[in-house]
Amino acid sequence: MDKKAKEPREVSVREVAARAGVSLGTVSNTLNRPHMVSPATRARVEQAVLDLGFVRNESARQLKSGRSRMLAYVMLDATNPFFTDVAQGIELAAERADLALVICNSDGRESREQTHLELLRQQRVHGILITPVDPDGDYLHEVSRSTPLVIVDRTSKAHSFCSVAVDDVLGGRLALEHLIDRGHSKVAFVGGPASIGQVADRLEGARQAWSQAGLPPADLTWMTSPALSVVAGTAAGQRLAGMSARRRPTAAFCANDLLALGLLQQSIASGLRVPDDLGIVGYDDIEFAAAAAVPLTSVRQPRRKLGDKAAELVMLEASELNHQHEHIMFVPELVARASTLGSSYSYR
Amino acid sequence: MDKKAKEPREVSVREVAARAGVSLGTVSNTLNRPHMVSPATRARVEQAVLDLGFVRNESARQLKSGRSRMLAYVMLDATNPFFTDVAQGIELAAERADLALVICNSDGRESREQTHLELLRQQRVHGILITPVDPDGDYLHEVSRSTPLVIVDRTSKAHSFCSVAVDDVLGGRLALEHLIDRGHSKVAFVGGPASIGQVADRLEGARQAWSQAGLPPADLTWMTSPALSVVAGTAAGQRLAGMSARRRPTAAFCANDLLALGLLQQSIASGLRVPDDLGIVGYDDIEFAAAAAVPLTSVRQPRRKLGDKAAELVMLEASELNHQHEHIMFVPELVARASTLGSSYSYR
DNA sequence: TTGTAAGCGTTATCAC
DNA sequence: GTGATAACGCTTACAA
Repeated sequence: MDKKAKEPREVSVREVAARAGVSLGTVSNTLNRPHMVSPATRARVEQAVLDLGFVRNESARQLKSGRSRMLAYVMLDATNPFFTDVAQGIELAAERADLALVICNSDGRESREQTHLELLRQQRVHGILITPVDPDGDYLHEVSRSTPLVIVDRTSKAHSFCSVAVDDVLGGRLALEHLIDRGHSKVAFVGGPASIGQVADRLEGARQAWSQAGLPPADLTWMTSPALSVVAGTAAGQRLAGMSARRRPTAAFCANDLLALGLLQQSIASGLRVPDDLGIVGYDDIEFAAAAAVPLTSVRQPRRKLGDKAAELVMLEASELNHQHEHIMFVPELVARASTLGSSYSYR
Repeated sequence: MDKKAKEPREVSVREVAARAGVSLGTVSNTLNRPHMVSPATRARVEQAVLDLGFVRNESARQLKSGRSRMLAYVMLDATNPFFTDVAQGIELAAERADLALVICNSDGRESREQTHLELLRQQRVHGILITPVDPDGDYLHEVSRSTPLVIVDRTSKAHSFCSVAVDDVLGGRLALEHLIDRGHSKVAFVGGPASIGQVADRLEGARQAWSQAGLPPADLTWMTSPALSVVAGTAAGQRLAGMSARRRPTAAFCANDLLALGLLQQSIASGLRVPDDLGIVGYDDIEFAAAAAVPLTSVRQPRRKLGDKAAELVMLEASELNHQHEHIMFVPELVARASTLGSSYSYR
């Protein structure tokens, strides 16, 4: 019944040639330059291909040609909608260029990231896009020596590759300026770990806005979280709800929307009113932000554009002989919703 | 400054051998069986590798070994949290087996799916996991002849591969039984397109529960949607809100949570109270379901387990000589929240 | 312990 | 228009 299982050996061009009664070269020509083969021969070869279930061996092709037609995106967190949106932007660009995109997930772990990078360069992929755990790790440079590589959603101090990012410091400023506008004078920044560049930059921006408004540094507290996830946000919410009303900040700026959604959920569950008892600003403006219990004010980034531009750059680098690295910086935008404005503005 | 760009040619074992003053075989041994090489020679080779920036050519290795150590998951929709959770389950299993996982996104389009599958089989990947657009397409069988392939989140009528799924008919029943319990006698099923198996099965289950309760078939209406996305849900919400109160169903069962979240958001925006004017049940119980404007009642599926089991099966198939295809069916579970229970139950 | 040589499947370069 | 032959870079017997 089951014809598959372990075939003794895979079908090769050699066998196709034998079956069709032609030589190797003719089979190859039929496959790659069909116009150079007489219709009759071509038909015989094509029939043989079908009969034998021949599948081209990409390894062998690559071995000859040197490079694969594969683009790779190494994601920081596949479950974060922000990154899947970026990936979508990349996909569209890759499709236009007739390259296949494969996605790898580092899941925030440097070891997994390295494993993936190593495999990808060994595969001689056309190019690598990556949102790295650490954009200044030596490893990235090493990889970029052999494979075009573009950093996505980060910039690197060491400029040995292109990068595409959104100005996170500005984003942090926008968030805090908004909160200050709304009259908050005691705010918590929620996010961590500090090693994540996005977190550090957004905090930096927040602090800039804070000091520019002449507010006392001590009133902008930093509540660290172990990760940028919903559960981490929930935990932060518990800590916040546990504070006495006088000690508790009147607003929280979360380093991303997952945190903010968790925080929001937990705050409401703990009986806090949002935004009356606690204003909340998120970051990324993922699709779910607007559908939250209280629609979330958030800092929006041009996600698709980020991916699209990154893909464009990596393909450029792959094709140019003397490539100049570029560093693109997009500008974020604040989207104000009920979680800071109040219920009258609930739905845009 | 920029030492990279187009190197004349990539470094090969041959050059490493020359540099280290040894032969090809010794380099290969150093790389693959270091214990068979004297420490001194090994050191020289390793130094040469570093000096020259040698990167193994995976294509050549695969050409010899026949198969790559790569597992692939072809996703139906990379932006749907359900599938990214499944992917996470797969990743854990792949990591345990020391296989790299790459993810491809078909984005619901059969053409993209085929392109990816074709490339993957040409790459001779270790195995393919796929949530297909159409589990009964001829193409899948074709691929499964040459590469171990497991269907994820679907079963196929044609049993030429393993599959891992959750009983969607049962899930549909659970949802409707719950709504019937809550006293609803006029319900809309929201979902589409009908070609998606998940949609058809969940509707089927809903209808079973409906007729078993002795309710008139006409009171379970089917509101089709062009996709299983938040925006499609929003559109459905508009249609629903546009109905007169007497014509409008008192509850909606959505084919997935994205639809349900969109529907929920739009319903509230249109002034409907949930669940008083409209009860809502979603499907998948994604992380965001509980954090929604009104926490969402949903049918939960064992997502991680789904991925984990699928990966296990595909690796089994790859290693067994005479493989018996298995069809695993997991059981879903209803999680009742405020969107059907009312505000007193708001947070679990 | 190290070196030599054959071969994996494909493509390109030639003669025919 | 077609057929032999030599690479591509690596692994693995087997010989030294």
